[in-house]
Amino acid sequence: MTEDGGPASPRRPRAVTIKHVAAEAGVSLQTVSRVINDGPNVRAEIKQRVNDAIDKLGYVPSLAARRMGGTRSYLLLALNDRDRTIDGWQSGDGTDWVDQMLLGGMLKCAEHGYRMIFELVDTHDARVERAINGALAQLHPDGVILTPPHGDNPVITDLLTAKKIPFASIGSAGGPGFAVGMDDAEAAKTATDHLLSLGHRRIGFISGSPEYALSGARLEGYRCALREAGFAEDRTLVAQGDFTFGSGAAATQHLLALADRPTAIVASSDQMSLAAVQVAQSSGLRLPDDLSIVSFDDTPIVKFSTPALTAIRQPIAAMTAHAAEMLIGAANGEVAAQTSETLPFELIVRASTAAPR
Amino acid sequence: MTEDGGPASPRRPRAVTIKHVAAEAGVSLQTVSRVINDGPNVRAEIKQRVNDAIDKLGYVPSLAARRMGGTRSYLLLALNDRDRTIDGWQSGDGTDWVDQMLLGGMLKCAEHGYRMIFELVDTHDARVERAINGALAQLHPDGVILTPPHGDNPVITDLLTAKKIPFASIGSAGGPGFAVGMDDAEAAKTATDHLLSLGHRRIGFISGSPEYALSGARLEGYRCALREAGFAEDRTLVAQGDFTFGSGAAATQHLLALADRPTAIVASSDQMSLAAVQVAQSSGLRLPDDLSIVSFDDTPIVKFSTPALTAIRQPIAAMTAHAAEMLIGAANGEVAAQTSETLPFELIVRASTAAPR
DNA sequence: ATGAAAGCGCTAACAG
DNA sequence: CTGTTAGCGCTTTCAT
Repeated sequence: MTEDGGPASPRRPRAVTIKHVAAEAGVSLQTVSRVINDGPNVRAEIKQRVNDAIDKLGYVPSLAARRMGGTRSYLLLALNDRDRTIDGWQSGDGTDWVDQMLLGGMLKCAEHGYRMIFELVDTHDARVERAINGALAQLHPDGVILTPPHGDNPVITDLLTAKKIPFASIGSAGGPGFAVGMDDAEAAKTATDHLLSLGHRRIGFISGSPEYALSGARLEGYRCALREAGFAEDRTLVAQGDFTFGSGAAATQHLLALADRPTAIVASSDQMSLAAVQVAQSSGLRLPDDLSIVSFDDTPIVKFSTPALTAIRQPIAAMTAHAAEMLIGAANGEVAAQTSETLPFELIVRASTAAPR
Repeated sequence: MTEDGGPASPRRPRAVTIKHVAAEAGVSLQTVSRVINDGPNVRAEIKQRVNDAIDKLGYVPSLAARRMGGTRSYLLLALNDRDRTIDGWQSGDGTDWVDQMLLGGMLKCAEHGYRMIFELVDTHDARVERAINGALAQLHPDGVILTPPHGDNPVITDLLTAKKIPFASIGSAGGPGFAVGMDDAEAAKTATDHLLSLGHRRIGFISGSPEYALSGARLEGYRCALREAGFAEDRTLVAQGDFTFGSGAAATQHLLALADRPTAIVASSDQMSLAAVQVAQSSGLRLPDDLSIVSFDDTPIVKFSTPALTAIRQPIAAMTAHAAEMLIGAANGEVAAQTSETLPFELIVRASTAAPR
């Protein structure tokens, strides 16, 4: 028999490998591998014996070795916008995008023995391609999850397509790859309808960064609601923002300075809504009596704002879980029944909306 | 020349490997490996040639292959408390612990070509050992980062010690492994001193879960401040909590029901402080005039609370970055100069503290 | 239905 | 200083 200890003992205790399991169960390596991978052609009895050995030894296959031997890595790579994410973390803006992604993505991956790994890349950087290629070469993920605005960036989607790496875009309307999103237009329409039903007639809209496809969809939904309610379009009621607090403040100032100022505002992000609250209050307006606000995203902070904000809740965890599931399915050779999925949003009514005075 | 395409072409384009680089630079595999690993005994000229080839081909070594061949995985595993983390995510409680960890840990890892991977384990589960062993077998991390309360759990620290895997505990006082924390006692003392200097004489304290070593340290700091100010200890002013909102509400009710109720409270977490605010306000107290509150953690929500909370800010990102650096250093064979590091906290004064009426 | 052999991309130990 | 050899733990052929 081969002894374990060589002349110089290894630094760390030798880990349990497939060999040990095979020896314990009295079968070949290959049979153990088949059992692990739920492969065909294994008698139930043998399968049982192998599983017992696995349990007894506490064996867990090494991801690195599986990746080396086989064609899959059991890794999913999630790509987030670098600047926005880091800024959010450093400023403590209370955004929980990343947390919700982890909640949905990590847990779903874990169910399937997968891992989700997280990378920050800068969409604007000329070296996006290099950055992504590097991560791909380093990890060889079986699939990639793209978060806004990466899913709308053709440099990225083309790269992934060329490399034949399955990818899913979250919060994206369609485009190449799987798309998992919510109906942003319908959500904006719902938000606007909520205000209309309260009796508002002058409703302002603060749009998001045009770099995000969903910004256009939300604007469209807002317009649609007004149109259906029989109002002529008033372009002065639409102010351009870019999701940030600062842009929201500027946009709100613009809207409130209008001769016939709006009695309500739909803002495309929580940060912009919070800015709207602050600007309105420091202009002496009382919320929601003088101004109603509907927000987008429903991150934790909006519950603690005064007044707490009515908001459209984006199902980020569910979207990410869905994306992970599709990608893992693709890695298993399953062909997705559809190339896009739209998950339901929710309008959470809180204290920032009321009938106009 | 060896042709690339076999009879059945591979599903994905062949990746650039060390072989290609070696061929391009006209050297052996080993020389390339030496350059990558910054090894000794490579002439500058050759090094240059290899680096040029690497750049030209966009070569990035595969982590899986490096782990297989060598003794390191370039992976750090961060272990967080499962229930607490998931509850926080699902309830949207606005805690950004995980985000701050990622900020500090991921970015530091990236600087060194490392990856930080994230795992949730349940400290209370009898199968903690199995869960951790599984993750270790799957990933073979070069080091493990323990967050509270895992760093205080001997089952976990013993396991890691036995396996000779370097680990660092964050927010932990000492114990085995590296410890990276802040001076919780001093922080609580600072918080209490702040209230004393405003003129408060009856100061309540809401402690954290006793499962966390830092809970005791904070309580001790509070006591120390009062002692040094010449006040006799009044045990009725200390209420037990467990960091959660609910426990904070109960503790506050208890404190406010006292015959000689405190004019100020130090609470050991943001959630408990928020609960204190709510309970106090619904009891008709005005903040900060009737009751001052100092919080612990300074997560994003406390800025949006009304009033915004004065709080001790915990340098989670810095602590995690430090932990990552120590572990990566250990993987490189460096012997740490010290086994623990204490990072500075900060008292952020906001609107929840004022002189008593 | 099972086993044996080859090789993934890299590093470690040893030669030169 | 540089190259050669062996092998990490698994999956993939291919044979039986």
